[in-house]
Amino acid sequence: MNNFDIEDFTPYLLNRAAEQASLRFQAQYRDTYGMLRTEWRVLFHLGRFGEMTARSICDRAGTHKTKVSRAVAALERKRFLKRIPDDQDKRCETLQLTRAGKTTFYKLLAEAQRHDAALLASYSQDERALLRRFLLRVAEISRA
Amino acid sequence: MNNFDIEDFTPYLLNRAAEQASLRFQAQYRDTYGMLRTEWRVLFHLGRFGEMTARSICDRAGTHKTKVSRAVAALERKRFLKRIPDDQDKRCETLQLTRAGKTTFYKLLAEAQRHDAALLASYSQDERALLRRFLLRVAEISRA
DNA sequence: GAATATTGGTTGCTTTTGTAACTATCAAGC
DNA sequence: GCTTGATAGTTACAAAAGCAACCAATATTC
Repeated sequence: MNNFDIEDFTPYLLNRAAEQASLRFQAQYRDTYGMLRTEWRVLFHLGRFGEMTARSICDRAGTHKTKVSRAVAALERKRFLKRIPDDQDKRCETLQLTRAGKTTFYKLLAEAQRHDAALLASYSQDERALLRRFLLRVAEISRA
Repeated sequence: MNNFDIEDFTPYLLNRAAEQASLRFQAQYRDTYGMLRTEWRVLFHLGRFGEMTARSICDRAGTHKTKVSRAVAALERKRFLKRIPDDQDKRCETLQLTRAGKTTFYKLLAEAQRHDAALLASYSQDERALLRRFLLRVAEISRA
């Protein structure tokens, strides 16, 4: 028997931290817009990177295509995005935020920044950089 | 428009990191024992802290009681734990790992340590301490 | 250029989670 | 000691996620 504790198990800590951090922000998109997490992510991607295809969102966000598909459908019902058919490749459709979608995106973006700032408030620039590098690496968001 | 990117949003990074970190370890308990994450957590708590009540696991693990209830039922079916009725308070039952439960716990514990070591391999003691403090704090596992 | 494989995306079904209501027991107030 | 309120735990139902099969369009291969 050694003294390895559940709180020494990084995946456990990551899970609990992720849960808490998301939970608190969730109220922003859920209570006001009835949005699910994947919907918020899709909205963010479209708001941040402009129009793109569902496939690209899957790749960028590391999300399964069924989740994205349903999120897109939900956002469409909410009139937050519209689908533009692609003449070159009729399988694809380019997704584009509507005015309402953009408005919502900007509002949530501001909240997100506030939330993020609060989470990192007590850490120095160096520490933040370390945390970010660690999370990116574990998440295998290589970007390098 | 500012340059706040999705990868600057800590809850997002936390989620993806947590997903990846858990995913890779999941094979250990899922493929071999058909266990779910909550089952593994309950097993860990009982293995680490000895017999305890479902309620205590809920508190310690920050898990909802229905999830724990189902995990306990599943572990019982697998003959990894047994329930000891409490004579003082007939509502409670003390949960206790069986021999098979303990064996499995020790095997998974070793895997968990290996997995954790791999995750943190390239970080110094100071860096690890920072990461841990950060995650504990965000997860609101105060312990202080 | 017909047959096959691949890709973008959706749908249906199953498993898992979340929520609320419920049972049974215990504790407090009166 | 009876009513009211809390507490441990389960169960039933609804929401969400995961997985596999599917459709339609495009690439590839021969």
